[in-house]
Amino acid sequence: MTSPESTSESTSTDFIRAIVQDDLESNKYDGRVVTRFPPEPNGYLHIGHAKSICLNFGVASEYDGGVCHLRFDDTNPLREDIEYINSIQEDVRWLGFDWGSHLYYASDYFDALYSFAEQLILDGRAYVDSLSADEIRDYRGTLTEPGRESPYRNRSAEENLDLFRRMRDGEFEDGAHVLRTKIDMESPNLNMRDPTIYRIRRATHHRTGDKWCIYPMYDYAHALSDSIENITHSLCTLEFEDHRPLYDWTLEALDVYRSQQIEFARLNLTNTVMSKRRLLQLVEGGYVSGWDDPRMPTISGLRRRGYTPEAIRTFCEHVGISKRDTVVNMALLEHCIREDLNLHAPRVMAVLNPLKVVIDNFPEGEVLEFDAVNNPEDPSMGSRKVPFSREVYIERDDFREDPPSRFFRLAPGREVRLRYACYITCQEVVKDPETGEVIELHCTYDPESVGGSTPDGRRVRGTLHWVSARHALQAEVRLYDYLLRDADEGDEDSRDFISLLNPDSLQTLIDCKVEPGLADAELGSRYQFERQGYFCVDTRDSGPGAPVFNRTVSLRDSWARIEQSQSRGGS
RNA sequence: UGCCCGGUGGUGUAGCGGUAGCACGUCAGCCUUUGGAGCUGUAAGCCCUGGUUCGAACCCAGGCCGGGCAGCCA
Repeated sequence: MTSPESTSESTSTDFIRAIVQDDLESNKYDGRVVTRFPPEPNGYLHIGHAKSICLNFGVASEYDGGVCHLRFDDTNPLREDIEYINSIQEDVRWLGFDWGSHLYYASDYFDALYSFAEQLILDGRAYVDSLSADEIRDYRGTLTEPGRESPYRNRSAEENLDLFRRMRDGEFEDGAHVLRTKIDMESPNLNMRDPTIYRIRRATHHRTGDKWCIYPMYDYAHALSDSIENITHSLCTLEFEDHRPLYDWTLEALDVYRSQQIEFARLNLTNTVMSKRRLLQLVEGGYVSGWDDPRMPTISGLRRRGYTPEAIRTFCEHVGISKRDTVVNMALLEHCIREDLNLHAPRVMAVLNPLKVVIDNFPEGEVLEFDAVNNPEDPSMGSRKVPFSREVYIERDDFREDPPSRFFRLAPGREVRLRYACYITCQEVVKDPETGEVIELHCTYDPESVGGSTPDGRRVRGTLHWVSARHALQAEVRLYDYLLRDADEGDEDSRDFISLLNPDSLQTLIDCKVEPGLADAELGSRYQFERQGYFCVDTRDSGPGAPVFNRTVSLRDSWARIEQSQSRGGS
């Protein structure tokens, strides 16, 4: 009864977990489960990485003694930087995962990798090729034609060893030679046509400095790094499927511990872009404010947007693991954060587009304080006092001079409730004489309704949020929408995906009125603005007593849907 | 025109030869001092064609469709 299977029938068993379980039962790895998350430190992590992180750390955590390594795949010094090493660690930790002491770098294995390469040479399974990059490509053949063997393919082990050592010692220029495995130039799998495993690259490595001028390639370094770390299950994305034979070949050729590579589909999301190239394009083109712009699907962007680690983890669970390549609806991500914040975010009233309401029969100068529940989902969160006075702000959208059918909010002559406060009735609409714009409403309140209900028990259809004008705190609020207007990028494989960007992905409101209590809201803290959505205090741009709010996600808006279907349907 | 991988409601995911389930989304109703949340219900699916079998989403064959692969990137 303590087995995980019997306690939780919802434990999802995707095909990878099934393999791990089988391997455990057959004792393939002596009962060990060791996974790894192996990012190249050349960019910021995004929600797609989160899927891999949740998988790798998740699988490991499901077994006693299971561990997941964090390994930086830093074999290409040209593209990598310490900045990314730091941000990646921060993001993985923030997501709630812990690699303990298992932090590794492929560059830690450069010496070992080099020795293995010499061994391959001695065994006649690797050779130094002196063809140019263009020539190698030419000799490789095509998808449908076999490749040809390099004229250098049959150099003696002695000559290869000598050349390789001189490569290491810096005797040759970049590109003069490479080390290739000797496999099969006619293989239908291009990865097996004598892949390059070492290239000369004079670049200062962020960790090894100038110690090396030759660097191992991914396929070679990755397989051996997994082996060195005794990884049992090396989980990676589908595009590496064709590389698995090389992965296996490498470990077999060197007769070392065999890790097992298993591939799964990477995550795609609607209405956004995920590739590093495109994200970089957005940052460099100034289409967003940076890698942590709240519109970005990066972990740092989502964090700044107000997403919680829990919501992201839940999302990854919902998405599941399989081998089909798919596009997950953004609505699922939004559902996950709403679900989390609904339970945990304190409620607060904030008017985004203020319209002043004067309550004519309310005594000038008098202030009432009403109790407002902090979270109806969680009574333990208590309540707070909210000041009320003769002039309040309500949302412009909450008033219609000509209310359409099923519009339950304020309109001339209509009575609604101000949440937690009282019933008011609209008596007069003041307009700008020139523009005709409604600039102020005059209402009366029913003193009997103070507290939000009346002794006669009469009901009102609408309940509006509000903020007392003289107590209101001025705030800036940023409303975010999808990066891409359409669900996907369609056939726009060119750089011209910029034309598909949603021009309204950011809307900044500078004249918002929020409850005074928000003056000392903590950076990053999350709230529900009642009837509107979830917002968090921007960690970058907020000042003391001057919070800037980011909208994480709106509340589901059934009125908006009604209105939409009304306009679609004609009336 | 080579090799590899995949195809279950709109979306994602279970099902491993025995009545196709779950989640998101949709729509409707109930409830409501958030048009939120919650509750109830609805519609919607096994790529196709054969075969094996008492019985096929599952096994076999052939097709169709989608994706990946020709870095000295990862």
